[in-house]
Amino acid sequence: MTAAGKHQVSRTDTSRRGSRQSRAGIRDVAAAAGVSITTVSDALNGKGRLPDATRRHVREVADRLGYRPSAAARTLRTGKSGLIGLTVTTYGDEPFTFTEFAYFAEMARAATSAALARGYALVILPATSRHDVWQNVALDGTVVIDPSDHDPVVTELVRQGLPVVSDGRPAGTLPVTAWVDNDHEAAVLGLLDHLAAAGARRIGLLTGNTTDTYTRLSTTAYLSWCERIGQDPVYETYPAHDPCAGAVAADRLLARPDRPDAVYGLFDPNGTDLLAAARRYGLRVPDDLLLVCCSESTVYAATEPPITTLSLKPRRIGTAVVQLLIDAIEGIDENRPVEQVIPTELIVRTSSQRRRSPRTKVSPPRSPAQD
Amino acid sequence: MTAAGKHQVSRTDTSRRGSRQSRAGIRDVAAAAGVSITTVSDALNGKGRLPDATRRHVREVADRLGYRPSAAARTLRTGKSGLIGLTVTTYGDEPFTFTEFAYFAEMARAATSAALARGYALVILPATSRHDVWQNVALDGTVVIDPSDHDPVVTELVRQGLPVVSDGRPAGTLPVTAWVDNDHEAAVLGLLDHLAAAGARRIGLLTGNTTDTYTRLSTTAYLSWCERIGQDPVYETYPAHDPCAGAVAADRLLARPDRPDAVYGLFDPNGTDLLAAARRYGLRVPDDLLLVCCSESTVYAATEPPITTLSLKPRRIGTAVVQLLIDAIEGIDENRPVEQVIPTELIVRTSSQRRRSPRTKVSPPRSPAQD
DNA sequence: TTGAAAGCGCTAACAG
DNA sequence: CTGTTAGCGCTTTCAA
Repeated sequence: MTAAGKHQVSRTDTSRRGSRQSRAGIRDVAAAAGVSITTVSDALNGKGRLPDATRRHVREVADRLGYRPSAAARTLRTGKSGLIGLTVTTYGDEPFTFTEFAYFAEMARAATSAALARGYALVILPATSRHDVWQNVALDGTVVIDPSDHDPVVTELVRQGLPVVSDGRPAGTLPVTAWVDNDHEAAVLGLLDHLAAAGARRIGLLTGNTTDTYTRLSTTAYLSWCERIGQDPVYETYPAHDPCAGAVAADRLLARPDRPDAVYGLFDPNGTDLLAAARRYGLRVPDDLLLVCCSESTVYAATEPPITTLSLKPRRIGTAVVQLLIDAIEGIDENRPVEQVIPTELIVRTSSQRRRSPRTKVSPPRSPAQD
Repeated sequence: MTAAGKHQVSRTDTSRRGSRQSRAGIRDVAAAAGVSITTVSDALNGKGRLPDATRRHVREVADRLGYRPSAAARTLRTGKSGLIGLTVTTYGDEPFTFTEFAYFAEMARAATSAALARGYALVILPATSRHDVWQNVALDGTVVIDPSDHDPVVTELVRQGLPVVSDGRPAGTLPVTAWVDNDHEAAVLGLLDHLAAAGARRIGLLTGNTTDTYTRLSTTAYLSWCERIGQDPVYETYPAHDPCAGAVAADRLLARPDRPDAVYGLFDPNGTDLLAAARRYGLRVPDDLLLVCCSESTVYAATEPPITTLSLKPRRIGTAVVQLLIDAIEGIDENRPVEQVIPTELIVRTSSQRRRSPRTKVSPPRSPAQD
């Protein structure tokens, strides 16, 4: 039973005009302003060609009566709700496993702002399409984060004729309207080159055993880079949705006989995981071990040492996804490219710069400007 | 102009039955099943007393036709949308300044789950009530995070007769339906006692210059604790929405002539801010400086040393807020307490435990179970 | 037990 | 330039 389904209509008084307490409707405004309801509607929506005086008068009366147009009625009439769904496909069992908090928070924040700026609001929805709630909310379109291959949510939405834009290149033949993603291969290759240039001889990888596109592409890129350079791959795999598993895998990686002298961690917490593991083995960063991880978290600017991160630019992605979706909803610019690649950014910090200023001494306090 | 406002009705064909492409409506199902639309409605909603055979048959036909009830029509008819607003009041100019990412993410996640479990979905809305979008979405009620004194959003919503539940005790006479909060005073007092018990002689505070309830209550509690203990307050203040300012203020605090030997930081990033500042001044944590900060972030389990944190239990808060709101919407249990206090949790780690095992040696790898 | 009919509040044709 | 009218698709009395 959905929320809306279990309610009774409560208004019992039938003589509309007679009721004094229920919220003012468009006809009340019309009556009070001495015009027709059409005029009220037009005046309030800036439609039609009314004299400014009428428009002002109607608006004034509406204001005085505290009139609020019914969103439901407008939606029913126009077929547009101004609502956009936002779903993040989950790995584990939990309804909402946001493994990458910072990424999601940033992305969602940007998406929300972008939607709001164009007059839309975001509705957070579960990743399971069978949930009642999907049937009970009028959406104009949906944003899907990291859809899995043959994602049932996406399939169902598309079948209903709703535009769907995904954050993350859809695997397989998922029929999304558009998608936005980074060039993960290029990002990984660039980052490995950066590590090699900093003196890394054997670069290790901390990666996930999940099948999502991000993990797959990044891992593949690593393997092909190793092949090209002629280095044996050194990597450990773990389920990305398990926070503890990351620390353990980091430890395993540094415990190997063929211990790498540089590591890239695919997931947000890997930086601290690896740093902790390095400490346990007495490895100094960056002197004995170079470190990079993919993260949006600002904490890596303040760790000891600060850790180089790869940013996927979630804000730009969130914005782009929403723009694409709303364009599709409004039928704007049909022949705009339906795929958009957002560049990543490697934020180089101490952890990936071998042997520069010793940095073991106390450095002077930062001034705000330096950030 | 709102999103829904600027759209035309696109369906031009008037003969409903004649149209073959537009989505199946309830009358199509009725016709195909050879029953009336009333029967279809009842069968699908589990209302009325129909023979099971009819019910099954109707459901089958509806399925075959891919029938999806119109949420807009249902909302218009029943007056309930199954939608709950979620707003976070912002400090600065940005439409969405989530200073406490982890807190918000956790709270929102819990709220979303709780809402979903009861058949509702969450709509993220801006903190400015004058935004068009507020007028364009049919809400059953709203959750407001950290409403400011005389918050215009809350005032307007309540005027419309919508239930409003706030995360954070409302300041002044804000007429919310219910609120949920921690006992911030008790939390701070307990934490200061903990620091004192660990040997702190002069405890400093890193706090915000904003007027929100959380900051105000926490600061007041600190000051009264100092008074009770007979310690001179040592604190630095900064605008909590500026990420850089925190680092600077942390630095200022440790640069003071009356440098504290323990510090409590009110905001999430303060832990790393203070740790970095301590490092710059060559202060060892916890030997020279005890540290606690209020945070939901898991990174403090992995810093060197791990930092003691105060958790506000955002998940429990998010859940409670939604339960209270939905209870109010559905008119359940009218005489339930409209205020609910969620206990905080002090997660004690190395940074607030003076002089135990030296911990300068390499410790063995953690096993997953230890977490 | 089922069906016909009356709207929910609004917008957009189409008259006047 | 303004008003009348016909629904949007559904739920719910109320009568058959």
